[in-house]
Amino acid sequence: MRMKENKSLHWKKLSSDFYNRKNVVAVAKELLGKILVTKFDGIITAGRIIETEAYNGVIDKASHAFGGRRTDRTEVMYCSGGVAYVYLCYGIHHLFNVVTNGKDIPHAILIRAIKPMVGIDVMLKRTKKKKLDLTLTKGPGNVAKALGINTKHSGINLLEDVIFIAEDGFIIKKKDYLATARIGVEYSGEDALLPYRFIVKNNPYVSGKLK
DNA sequence: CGACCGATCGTCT
DNA sequence: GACGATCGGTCGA
Repeated sequence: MRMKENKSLHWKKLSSDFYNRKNVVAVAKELLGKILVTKFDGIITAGRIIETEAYNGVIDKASHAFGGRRTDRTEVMYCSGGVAYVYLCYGIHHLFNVVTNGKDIPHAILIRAIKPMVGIDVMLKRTKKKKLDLTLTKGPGNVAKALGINTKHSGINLLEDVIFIAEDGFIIKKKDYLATARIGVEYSGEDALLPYRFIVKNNPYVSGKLK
């Protein structure tokens, strides 16, 4: 009798070395194609990362840590890489970021879209949606909602088993993604133009207009 | 299809 | 007291 395949057996959690690298832009590119996973009370939901944005710390006007700003909210950005930074946007949406680089260097990467892989039924329940469509995990607010992530998870260690990122051998090649300006950061002057958003080409989960 | 707008509240000034 | 690293609905062309 054939065992049902468990694809998650092939997943390998990313290590602290991945997160602690100095170039947040490079890490943002490499997160494309990786798998973002949450496991709450044994319930797994996961999806492949399709869109990211790099926030380059104290010199980036679009970053919450611009100018070395330290507040209760942004404190976790100053942790050593490999923790979650989650904050509330517009009073409604919880946005999930990956903190990178070393301690006291507040780099972060916003996960803006994933392609659902595991636990779609649970994601539908969390988002109160009736059927799977592109809006389930398109856009950063939707990603966090579908995966059950909220501001209480800010500061959680991504090397543990509650929220983590894994690789499964799937590779996004250089020709398969594009860099663009970031979304919703017009207030940050010339830094709004930096090509720090990375999207997988021709992937319908990339945020923006629906087709 | 695009432009606009309301929701909703923690955070910072 | 003002304002978001957003979303989804509505309205008009």
